Amino acid sequence: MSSINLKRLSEELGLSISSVSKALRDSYEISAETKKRVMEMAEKLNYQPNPFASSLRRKKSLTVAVVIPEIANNYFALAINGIQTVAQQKGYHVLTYLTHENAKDQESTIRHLQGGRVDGVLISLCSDTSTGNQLTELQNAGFPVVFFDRVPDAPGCPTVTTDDFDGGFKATEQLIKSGCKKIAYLRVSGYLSTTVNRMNGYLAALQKYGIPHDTKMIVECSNDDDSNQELIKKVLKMRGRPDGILSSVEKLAISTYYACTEINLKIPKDLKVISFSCLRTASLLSPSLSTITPPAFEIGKEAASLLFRMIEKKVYGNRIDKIVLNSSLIQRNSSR
Amino acid sequence: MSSINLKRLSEELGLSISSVSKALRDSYEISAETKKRVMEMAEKLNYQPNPFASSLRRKKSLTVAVVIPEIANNYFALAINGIQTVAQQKGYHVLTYLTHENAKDQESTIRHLQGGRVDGVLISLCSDTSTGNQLTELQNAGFPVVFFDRVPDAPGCPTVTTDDFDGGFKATEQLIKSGCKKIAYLRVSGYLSTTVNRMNGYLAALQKYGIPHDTKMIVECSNDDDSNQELIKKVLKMRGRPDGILSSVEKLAISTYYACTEINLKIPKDLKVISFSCLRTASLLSPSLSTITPPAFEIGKEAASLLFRMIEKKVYGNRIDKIVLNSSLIQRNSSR
DNA sequence: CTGAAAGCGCTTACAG
DNA sequence: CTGAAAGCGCTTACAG
Repeated sequence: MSSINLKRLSEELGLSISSVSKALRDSYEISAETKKRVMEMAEKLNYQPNPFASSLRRKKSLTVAVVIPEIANNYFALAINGIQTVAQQKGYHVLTYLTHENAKDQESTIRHLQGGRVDGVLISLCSDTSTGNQLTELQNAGFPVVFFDRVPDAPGCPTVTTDDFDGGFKATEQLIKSGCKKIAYLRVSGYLSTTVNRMNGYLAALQKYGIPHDTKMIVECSNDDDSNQELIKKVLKMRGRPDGILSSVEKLAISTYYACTEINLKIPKDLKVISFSCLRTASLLSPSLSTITPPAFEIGKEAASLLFRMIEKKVYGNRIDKIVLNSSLIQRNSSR
Repeated sequence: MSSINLKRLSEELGLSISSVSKALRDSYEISAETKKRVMEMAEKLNYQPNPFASSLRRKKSLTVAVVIPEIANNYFALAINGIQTVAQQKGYHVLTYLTHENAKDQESTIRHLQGGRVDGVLISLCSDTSTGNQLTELQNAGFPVVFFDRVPDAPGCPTVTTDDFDGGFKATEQLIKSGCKKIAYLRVSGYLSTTVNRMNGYLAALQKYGIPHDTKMIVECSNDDDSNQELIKKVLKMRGRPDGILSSVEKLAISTYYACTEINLKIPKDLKVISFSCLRTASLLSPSLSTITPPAFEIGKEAASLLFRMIEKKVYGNRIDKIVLNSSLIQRNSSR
């Protein structure tokens, strides 16, 4: 790399290393003229400070970590986009880690991050995260952690989420108003508050409209697309099959579409579908897919902004922020 | 974070710092018994080495950078997935930078990376990158850089790409065989070899089938979805409008779908469409979209593997790898 | 097999 | 306003 360091720069300028360092950091201790000379020489030699030396000395890395279950998913891609936008503008670097919905991977990632590589962590938990994980340790040590989307159900955690209960409620209500009597809820495993809230919204809507709760209508899916598709097919073929499906995540809606093609059920005639989803092509699908769409980009931005406030200690005292953004329900043909 | 350092660990063990350090690195100089004691204590105290001290001393960061134009795009999301998979397995960290298709952003990102923050760079260039950019400096300094997907047209660059000429050729041929006489090519700005090769494949197919080349059929698009959609509408409304469209990137195909909806053209009856794309929902669209699909995940994996070979100096001499993977042409209803 | 010492490239309290 | 010196937490050539 550019092997220009402060030593070399100071020799070139006939100044001490300390003066050069201070000049570059625009210290009040240095004269304007010297600063100018130093800046010009640094520019000329294309001086790039060694980030490790600086981080070691100052005990800050100007880096944050983003830990997410997967990336080939429009929600997370958009959220990262929002995070990066804020981070780059703040001069921070972003390390990304994928847990592949695997609690073991998530654990080892978090352990690694304890080494001080980053100044803060943005995390969306994998769905089967057990409560009381080692993140609590981190947080107790005063380390800035912000949860987004998939968050734990604990009062002490700063979170950025959407109105999941509301989304589940309104989506279910929409299906009921379109005539559905038996609505299957496709859920993911685990008990993160996101998962629980969406399902509670669903249950509340059923109750409001006097539809009896049927446990067969709650379908617990896995991480494997193929087996999910088989599972959904099975559900759609059983006696007393659902006439409506609320999918808690995008990929299960896609599996539902494929399942319907295979067993020749027509959406929305035979089955109405609505899904939590950030799919860009929702309105181009056949039929167009009704969605509850979280503002993923904004969630990323909010989460990053909150994290930086915490890192910069602009969040005083024991204040815990719980930011909730609104998602929008967009009715399209799949649920008419 | 965990403020356990070597000093603390060595005090706890009654050993010198150097011995503890060597034990942790499994040095041959240390007895098996001591290693065991050290490991156990490190585990017990949850010792995490300071990555900055280590990187400063060893002059390697165990980190690579991925620089891409955008992330909310299934191709890049899948490629990152492949990169992460290889990197995590190698124990490397991945810094992500988005250039937002902006040459200025790209330039400043690259300059930052010269500070030695990373051991290597994986980059997919923004479309209007001018040739002869400062990456050449980096490479000349022996710094490992691998280009993927959007690569420069220079012999000295290690690249991982797909058979773009072939893809453009076959896609065009497919449209011709489906009866198209006037085929519009939706291109992006700039002259990266990816862009040029795809278009050359298109031109070669026209020539083979004796279709005269019409410059009005080459439509140069921008980065703005809305203005692209307007542009495509205009092209589809002109006298002697195209009866087939080959889109060089996914988002232009989506804009084409929207444009057709607005001006009431039916795909494939009035217009046949085929696109380079990694869209998961291609087969669920209305109509299902014919695609030339690059193996994005594998491209990411290959690119990362190549980079690690270069970092670990397993690529000897002046060897420059140019890896080309095959994309698959999948005909669906939009081009029948 | 173990340890003392130098040094990676910065930053910063302190002296002048 | 400038500079000498200590130190961040590691690693490693060297001595014993």
